Amino acid sequence: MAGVRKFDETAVIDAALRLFWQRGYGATAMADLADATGVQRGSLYNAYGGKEQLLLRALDRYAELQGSAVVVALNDPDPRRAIGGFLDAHMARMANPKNPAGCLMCQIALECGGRHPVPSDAVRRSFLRTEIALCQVLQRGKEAGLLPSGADAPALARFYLGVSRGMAVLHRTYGDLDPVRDVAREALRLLDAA
Amino acid sequence: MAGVRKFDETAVIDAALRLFWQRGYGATAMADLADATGVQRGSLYNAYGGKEQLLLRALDRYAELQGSAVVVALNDPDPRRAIGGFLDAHMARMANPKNPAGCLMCQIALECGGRHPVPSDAVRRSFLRTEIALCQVLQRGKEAGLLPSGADAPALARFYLGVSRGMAVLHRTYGDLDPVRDVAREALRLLDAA
DNA sequence: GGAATTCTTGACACTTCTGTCAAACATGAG
DNA sequence: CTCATGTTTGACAGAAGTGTCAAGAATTCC
Repeated sequence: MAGVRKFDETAVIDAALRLFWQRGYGATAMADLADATGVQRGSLYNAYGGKEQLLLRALDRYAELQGSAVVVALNDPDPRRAIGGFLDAHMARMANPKNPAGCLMCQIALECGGRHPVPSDAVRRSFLRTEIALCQVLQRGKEAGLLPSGADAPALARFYLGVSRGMAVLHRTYGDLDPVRDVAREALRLLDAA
Repeated sequence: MAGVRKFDETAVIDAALRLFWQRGYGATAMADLADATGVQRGSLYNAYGGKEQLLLRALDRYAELQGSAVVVALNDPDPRRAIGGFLDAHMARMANPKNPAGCLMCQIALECGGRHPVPSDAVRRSFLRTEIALCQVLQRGKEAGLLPSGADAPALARFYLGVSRGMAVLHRTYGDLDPVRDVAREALRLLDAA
């Protein structure tokens, strides 16, 4: 094992994450990544294979970074607090001025939808994982009597998934968190009723 | 006024609309448009000036086509039916197999956010128009006693705007209308409560 | 019919991007 | 120390994209 990698692999993935998030997949060139990290283009190809693989790594990293806050929130046994925390986690990400606006997963979902099956599938799986986690929280809440017995847990899970994605679109469009907060607050009221 | 334009301008804009919607702005080349319409690239530059102007025309056309159904729905004096119709109009668009998945406005909002101010502004204005129309409907409903007096019309308007954008993201990601329907149904329940 | 005006066509120049590769280099193992 | 292995570097080839332009074609107006 000689000829040892000189650059910080995490730094490269984080730079890729940031650039893809900011500009999207197509508009991010390997040269941009090389500029941002100081690593030569050839080294990136050697280490990762290509742009698409780099995107996949970035998506994984994103899921890892954002997912942890979401998992913590969804561990709350009270579904209202859990979902509230879920939405808050997304808002906290958007409130952080160091992050690009919106959400990387949505960015890639729309841009790559259809045309790049591999990253599209990765995003779809990520959405599905979130949907399932939300559904479990709601189902648990229902069984604990914290939600009306008529509540449709799978549909509500999709609802909150959709709401969180809508929040990201609004944030990217308006560049402002106020509308996003309104959406979250109203969405949460759905659990108060009844 | 001699040397008359040979091609059908509406057909060109519609092709642009379709291509930008399907592939996004960056991934659609002028050559693709030329191929799709049979009009030479040079003629397109001569007639429209460039790719960005073509995108603006496509956005206008999209707003015109989709907007009419939305306006009809929002004319209903009953806010619940109006909002239901608003969400249905979006679902009808997504259910049409001739249309690409998702929503052109969202596509452009995410892709061009920050990097292309002109189309970004156009999308923002479109979102704002929708927000205002929704707000008026809700306000009217409130005044007519069809909604609880405590209802926050501006926040609800943003909520339904966000929900509709989230639906588009889900549709593009899952390629399926079922989750979208769930989101709409749950979102609408917010007006039933109280 | 002639002239002026506008559109069309194909080619051109330029830029940007991807992916590859050979040669130079560095490092750990033996 | 030397070799084997993997990395870095810079250059290269090729593809694709944008925007421009001069020459040719067509059409309306007079």
